[in-house]
Amino acid sequence: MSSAKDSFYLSTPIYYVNDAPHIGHAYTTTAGDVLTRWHRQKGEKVWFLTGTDEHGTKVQRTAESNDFKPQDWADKLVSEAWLPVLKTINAANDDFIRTTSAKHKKGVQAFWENVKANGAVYEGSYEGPYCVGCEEFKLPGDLLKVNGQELCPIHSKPVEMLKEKNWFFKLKQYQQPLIDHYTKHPESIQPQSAYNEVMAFLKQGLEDISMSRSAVSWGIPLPWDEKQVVYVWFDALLNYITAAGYGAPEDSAEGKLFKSVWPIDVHLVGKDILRFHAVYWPAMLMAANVKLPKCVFAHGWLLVGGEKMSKTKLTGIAPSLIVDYVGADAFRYYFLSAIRFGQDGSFSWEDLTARYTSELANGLGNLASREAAMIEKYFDGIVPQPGKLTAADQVLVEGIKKAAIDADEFITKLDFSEGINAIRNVVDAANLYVTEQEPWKIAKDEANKERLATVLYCVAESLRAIAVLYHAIMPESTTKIWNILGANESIGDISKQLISNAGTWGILPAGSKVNKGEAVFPRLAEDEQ
RNA sequence: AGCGGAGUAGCUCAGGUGGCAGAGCAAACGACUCAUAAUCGUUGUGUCGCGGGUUCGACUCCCGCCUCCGCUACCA
Repeated sequence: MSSAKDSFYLSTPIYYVNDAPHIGHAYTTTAGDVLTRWHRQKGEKVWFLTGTDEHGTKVQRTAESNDFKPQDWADKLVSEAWLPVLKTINAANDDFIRTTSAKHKKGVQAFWENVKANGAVYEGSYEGPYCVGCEEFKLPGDLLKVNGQELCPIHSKPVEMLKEKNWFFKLKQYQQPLIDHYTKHPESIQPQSAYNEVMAFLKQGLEDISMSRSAVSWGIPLPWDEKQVVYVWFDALLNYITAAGYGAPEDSAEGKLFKSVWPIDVHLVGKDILRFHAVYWPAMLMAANVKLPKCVFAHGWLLVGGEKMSKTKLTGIAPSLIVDYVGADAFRYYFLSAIRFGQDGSFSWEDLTARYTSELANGLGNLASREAAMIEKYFDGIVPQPGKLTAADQVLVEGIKKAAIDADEFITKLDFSEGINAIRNVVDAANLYVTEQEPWKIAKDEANKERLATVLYCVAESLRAIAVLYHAIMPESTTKIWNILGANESIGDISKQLISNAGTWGILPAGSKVNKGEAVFPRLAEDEQ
């Protein structure tokens, strides 16, 4: 009888292992990482899941053409391509699910057995154009039409109509329940445009869909018909519950995990896979009597030169290319601040460089630098005891308080760019404050020591708040700022600092030992890119 | 074709319910010197996709058109 769900659960899609990781994948994972780190700093229990989708004909085929067994090929791709990406962008996921793992396979089989027992699966046959060369069914729309003949676009050979015995999922019967559910919970598909698309799709009517394949061998066999494997999507989507312990005994560790995290709070998806997550997935869950996800959030695409990234046009950029240039923190900062989450956005090296230089190096980095230099110069590196606050100081204090509230409001609803904007306002306000208060002038008269102390303390407190608020976005750089302030010794680990206290004035104690150290955001080399 | 989104300063983008066009960056000039040649201030620029209409007044509403993109299921 342990209590129900008590944590924040977020997933990224599981990435198709055969793809080459590009910044689009990293973008989704970064957003998930920032949001989950934020929730951890709100003091919540968090479960952040990502992973890889490893079944299907394509994987099998490329494995064979590289002289690998499918499993070995998948292992190689996971360890050489996908896990390294997480390191590259500094993602702190709690688990990494692979659809070839024993846990997942077992969960998938249990799930479908359950759905079948509930009467939502039946035997039928699927008929469609089939290419012998590809060994797979084609979509009517993909075929080339030449002289009245329909050709496979890859092999340019005629396709034949083929009938295959399949097991079908009764998708159709969930049409109305889904419409009802989304009508009652409009917040569960975001942004609004995504919600509209899904509703339009649902209202046009659903048909039952085959959930197994007989021509594919690299997959999870149906428990009741070993000759068929589960259709990849109906295998892959289940990762969200198999990873969390679906099907395990209630009193086991896994069972308890499932109870504490499900239903999931946010499925982050690219808008290209929205339908699978907002239609098929909840229908499957309904069929298995599992609660539905609270929210599916579809973000936009990254455009390069105005076009969607693609491998054929060589616009698919490896995350490491950018991280090697500006670092993981700036990567995270850039993509979440420069692009409105939920909309398409353009990436360019010029924009990246410009924002890094102006907002991070000149803005935040230099603020930390000038403050540290002055505390070292005027107070021997010890954060001084402030005196009475003036009106100008109060403006800063209030600004920070408001920024903390605003940032939390925006980031909690996945509006990262506005959230970051709120925090950046504090950086700008602090830089302005320093320039206006002119502590270097105050320092010329020993009689004004207390005012000097107050000004420098105010800036130190601003930096403390900025570091706490930016920590989810830039974990490494904010830790550096934390160390510059000597805050680790005086108030403890930065990741333990609560968002709810970020805007509270006076947390950094006088007496903290400041050490300037190296630049937090060094200037970029000019010859690159 | 139907539905949905987008077309606003050099660049990236904001602009519920109509009222003198905005921000950031870039550029120019000035101030300052604690700082990563940094920071702060000042300054300009726009036929707000095109053509009509409603209105005292439209970027904002209506009609038509052009361009780009997405969705319109068993592709991952």
